[in-house]
Amino acid sequence: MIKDEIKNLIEKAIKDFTKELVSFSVEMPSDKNNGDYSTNVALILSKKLGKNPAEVANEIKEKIGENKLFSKIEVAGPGFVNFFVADKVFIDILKDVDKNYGKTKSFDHSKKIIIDYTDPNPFKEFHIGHLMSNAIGESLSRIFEFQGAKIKRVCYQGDVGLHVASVIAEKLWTQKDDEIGVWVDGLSGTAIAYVGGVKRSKEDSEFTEFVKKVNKKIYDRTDPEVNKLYDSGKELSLKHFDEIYKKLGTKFDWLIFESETGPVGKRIVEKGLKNEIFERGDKGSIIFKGEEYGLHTRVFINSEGLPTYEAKDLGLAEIKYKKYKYDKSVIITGNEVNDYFKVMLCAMDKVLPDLAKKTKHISHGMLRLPEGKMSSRTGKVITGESLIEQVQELVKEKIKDRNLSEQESKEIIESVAIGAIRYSILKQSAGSDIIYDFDKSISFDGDSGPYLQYAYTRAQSVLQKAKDEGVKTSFKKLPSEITQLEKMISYFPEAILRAEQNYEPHFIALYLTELAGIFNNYYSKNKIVDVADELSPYRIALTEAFSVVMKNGLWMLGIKTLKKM
RNA sequence: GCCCUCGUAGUUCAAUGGAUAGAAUAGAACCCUUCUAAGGUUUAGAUGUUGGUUCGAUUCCAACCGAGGGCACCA
Repeated sequence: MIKDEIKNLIEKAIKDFTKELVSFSVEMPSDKNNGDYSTNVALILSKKLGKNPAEVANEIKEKIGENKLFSKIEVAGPGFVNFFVADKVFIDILKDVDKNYGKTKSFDHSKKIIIDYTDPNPFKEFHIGHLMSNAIGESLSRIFEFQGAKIKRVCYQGDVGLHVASVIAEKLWTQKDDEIGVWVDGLSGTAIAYVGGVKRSKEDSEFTEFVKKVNKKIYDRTDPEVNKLYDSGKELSLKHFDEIYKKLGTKFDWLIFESETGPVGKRIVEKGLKNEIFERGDKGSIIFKGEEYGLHTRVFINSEGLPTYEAKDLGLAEIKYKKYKYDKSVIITGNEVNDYFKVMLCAMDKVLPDLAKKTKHISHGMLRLPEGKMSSRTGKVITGESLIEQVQELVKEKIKDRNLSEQESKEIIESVAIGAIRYSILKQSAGSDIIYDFDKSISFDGDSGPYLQYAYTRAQSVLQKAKDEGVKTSFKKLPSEITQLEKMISYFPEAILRAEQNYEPHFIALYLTELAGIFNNYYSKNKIVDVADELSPYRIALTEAFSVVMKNGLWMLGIKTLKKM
């Protein structure tokens, strides 16, 4: 990367000024009049030396001297050193663009990473919040994968616990004789029972007691009717989830269930109790006193002797490590569990210290509707599938007059719809909430997934034309001056690195949107394929490089590219 | 009450302590006899309030105002 080279040059240059380590930045100024790269090193250094910043900047400029990397170096503003990179440098990068372009060589990423995301619960709906988790998790997986890490994808699902118990209890409570033990409405039956069960627990304490009993039966599997409802309901859910994953293009290596993590977690907590990491709470529960670490107390084993979510998460860490000796474990969840996670990780640090150090919790905001919070407990949800379907309908409407084969249409509808949804999630930083506005998320103008896909498709169309007309790529004849497009292509590795280091796919989305805009501008100003123009081979090469970058970038966002749209 | 997040154009989002705070949408005006107009060009508009640290603050600190989330047997 050019940035690293500049950083090295500066570090060498300032050795004569100070022996101390100076932390300075090299950045890309938004205003290109301030160079391609700029450093604030003189501003930082001048304070230590007690000198005028501009003077220091000039001395650094002299020290760096002539270098074929730059066309010029300038001192500007309060003491910035601005680097104008020579055109040749960008063209050399362009020449080297291949399918691995963007991979950071220095990065130690032959790492083993296990990443846990999506995590829908059987018996409940797959709602748009899961879509959000999936978009972020899948993208992070691919970013790491692209850098060379060995990734295992895990989907952790709550197949036991009170939420499941209330579904089964509600069904048992309300079912008619002719439907004993069967889910008459399929998957929606379980989701309806969930809503009903939650409502009933609030109103009827007798029912709440019944839910607890059912919960215990689910764990110990002593009741055949409960078992039957449970097994068939879980199977329905999993089959349904599988169809969604297929649409989304996610393939999990392992599905892990709370029914597996529960017993393991319970054992870990009981051992921790002996070692006085955990203690007894009210009514025989086992708790972790977070207050000693500035956190709050949480129950790990409840008074029924059953493991809670907390204990299960400890078990999950151990099970994952048994399956895969990971260097890093990434867990994606909603941010409403942030405080909970701090306590759980604190407890993990005491009972499973090695694993706790390898665990990274990434949380995303909520997907909220303009009119209020979405909750599966009240039934006010938009399911993942219904959203996908609605967006697909809009794409269908848009392409209905085009001359496309059935296969082409199907591919376009699916890819564009998923791309639009994924992009609307990944275009902003993961931590904050997304106000989900239907009309805007399905608009395909401007800052959107289809905008990126369209730019790629245009490039493909150009490349096809070049092929048809027999114009080949070449760097023999170069333009007198390069454009923003060449420069933007050279920034791709930096965008990936930033996304990866911050666990933030939106840096890639941001980059690609800017890149697509620059390409669209280039496209409108230049005729790329022109047999009569001696610059045409270069323009085609540039278009090809753009294509590769856009394709790889979109892949990292989990968005498919199309030849036609 | 305590803890955590967050307040940026009308709206939805950007901005690794840096230079004139960027986009997109909605508005106004243009551009299809050049490779897909799902496109391009031009134009107007914003850092909640009050202090502090700094050569420099949207960014760090404090207080206040406002929004969301969490705080013992749900996940």
